[in-house]
Amino acid sequence: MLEVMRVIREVVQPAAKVVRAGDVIFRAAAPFTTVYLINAGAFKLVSRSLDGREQIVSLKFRGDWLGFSGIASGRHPCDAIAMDTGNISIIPYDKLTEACARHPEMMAVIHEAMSAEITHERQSLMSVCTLASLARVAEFLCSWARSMNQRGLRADELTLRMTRADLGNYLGMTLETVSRCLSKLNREGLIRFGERGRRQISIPDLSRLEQFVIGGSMMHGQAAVQ
Amino acid sequence: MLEVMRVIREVVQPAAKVVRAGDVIFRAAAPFTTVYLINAGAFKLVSRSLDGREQIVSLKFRGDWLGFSGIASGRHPCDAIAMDTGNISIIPYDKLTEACARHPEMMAVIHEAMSAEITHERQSLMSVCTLASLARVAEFLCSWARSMNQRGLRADELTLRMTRADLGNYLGMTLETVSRCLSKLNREGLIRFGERGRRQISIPDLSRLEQFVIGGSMMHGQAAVQ
DNA sequence: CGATAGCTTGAGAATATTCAATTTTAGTGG
DNA sequence: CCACTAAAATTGAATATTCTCAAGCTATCG
Repeated sequence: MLEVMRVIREVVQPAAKVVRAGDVIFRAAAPFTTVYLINAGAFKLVSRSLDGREQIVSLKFRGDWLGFSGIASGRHPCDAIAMDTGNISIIPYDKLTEACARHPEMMAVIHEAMSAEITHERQSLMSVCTLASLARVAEFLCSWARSMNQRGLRADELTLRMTRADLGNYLGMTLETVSRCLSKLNREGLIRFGERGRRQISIPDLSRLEQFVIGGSMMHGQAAVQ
Repeated sequence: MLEVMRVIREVVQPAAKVVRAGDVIFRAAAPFTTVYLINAGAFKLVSRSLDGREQIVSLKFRGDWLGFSGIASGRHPCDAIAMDTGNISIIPYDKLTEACARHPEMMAVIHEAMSAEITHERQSLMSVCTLASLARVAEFLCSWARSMNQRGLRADELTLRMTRADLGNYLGMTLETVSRCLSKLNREGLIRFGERGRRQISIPDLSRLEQFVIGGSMMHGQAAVQ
């Protein structure tokens, strides 16, 4: 990942920007011209349906990209909003395509990023479709921890930068259910709340939490495929 | 879309292959070397979690691509299985990247395809997270119809090439719930079952069905984001 | 025409939502 | 720094939705 960021920096020499919680990186329906590489911070992507339903469709962190979903239609299909102070590199898409044409390793980087994004969104779907709420919340925490780990950040002490409502929206359940599930995980000793409020969650034993997801996954019985 | 297929045919001159229902295009964990462009037919992508949960994460049709999700890790993250007789173009990925480097419009095509795939998977998530089962089934039928329309195929007479179990898996509900929902939509006159069995579904009035989705979407009350 | 896989329907059980009350946390201005 | 306010989070009880289990039905394919 650091490798990717180095390549980008060398090849396109992008401008960078500091953002604060609540800042809008782009809005749904806005013309697509630019993609962003996250150097620091946490971001949410929010889609809206025609009839007003809102859905947080993805959470993004250091090393992730913002904006690829706008290529297809020439407009961004969702809002991108900072959940925390952060820093992003600003990369005009035409510059990026030029760079891709000239530098094969650059094209590889971009393709890998988009490919990973496709796979990631599918994993969200899998989680929502196959796990009961408690296991779903548990898996969310596991994947957040793994994600932090992968990026070289603290993984045993998560600071969720979102309300229970946001969390519930992302996970496909109500905020009350999120709250109950977190309380239950706490009672079971699988997580612990930090001193700085109940958005700070520590995971004493990640493998135990992962095991719990597996154990709790046999419900919600959709017949196996084929 | 036809434009895309013409560009591909001209630039990479791919081999094509006929497939039959049940044929496996690639398996999860198999090395990624090749992508496929669908000329005809219907395909499902099936992910499996470590603990054995199975999830149909996407359905693909004429004009869609198969395999991009394997770029990131060098291995396919899911199975791709034909649900019907069909025809696919076989395109070695290294040939494709070469072509992209030489032909800017080719790179544009590929980026648009991946971008569209990202957006599409997010819409699935939105549907599963924000709609009750009845509206979810209704929206699935709407989106199938729109999809067929877009591809120049009959949109008022759908032939689902999947079992209720597959459908339920894809939509995040049990096969019994799918069955009940379809029966209800039929009773309400929003759909009609064809003569050739209950996998054939006709939509007398698509806009009415779309309206129904909107009406049925106010449940499942996750608090709005921000 | 019989066997099998797929589909439908019902009844009871489990899970998640809704509504409401309370507590906690965070933010503001004196 | 502290009271005060508003927002966020927790928890309980009642309700609604969906799942599970079970039985019967309907296609389809040798």
